[in-house]
Amino acid sequence: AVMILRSRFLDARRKRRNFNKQATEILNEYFYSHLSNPYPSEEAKEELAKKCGITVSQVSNWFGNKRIRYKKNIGKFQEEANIYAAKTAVTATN
Amino acid sequence: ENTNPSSSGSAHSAAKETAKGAAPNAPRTRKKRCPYSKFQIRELEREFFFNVYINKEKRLQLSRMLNLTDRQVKIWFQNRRMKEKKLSRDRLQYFSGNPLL
DNA sequence: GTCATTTATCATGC
DNA sequence: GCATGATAAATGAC
Repeated sequence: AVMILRSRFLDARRKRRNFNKQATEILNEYFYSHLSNPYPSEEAKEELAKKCGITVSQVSNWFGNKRIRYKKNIGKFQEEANIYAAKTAVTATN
Repeated sequence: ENTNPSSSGSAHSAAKETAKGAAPNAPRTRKKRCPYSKFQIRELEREFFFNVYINKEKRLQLSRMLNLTDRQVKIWFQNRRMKEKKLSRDRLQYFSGNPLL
């Protein structure tokens, strides 16, 4: 029985499931508000993980993927960047 | 299943490029990531099972057998140890969250 | 040596 | 058909 669950766990490692919209919002909010240095500290990762309901490793994966895919095609993320830039600008001025 | 880019002849000479001698300008081109074959992975995993840390002699022997550089084998073991550590963390988190087992 | 990371690749969701 | 999350090679800081 243990072996079955063990193998199931190992096989399920790469089973991908999209994050919910709220988690993505939180991650994007942090990313675009720290666009000059989108490298959250270990403490920040833990806090993000807690707020998003995911693991720290998943937070690291998300930022790794986001950084390279943003750098590779900034134009594609321009609209998204403007949205979150405006969103954080409001909170900053208030 | 896999045709290794560094297959023919000695793999050690091909990937070294801008190491020494000529080549005044060094573009420092990052080596393209090439996934290893099933056979290479099997042999690496077999050795990893015996020794998580591999010594120089076995590393040279294994690199020749698998047509990889010593550096590639060394780095593979480093990454493999990191993977093992992550798997342990995930297992711990997984089973701690499930009182059933 | 570890370890965060970059990059390409893989596997899945939709 | 790409978007997206996870993993596999490769680099570099320390």
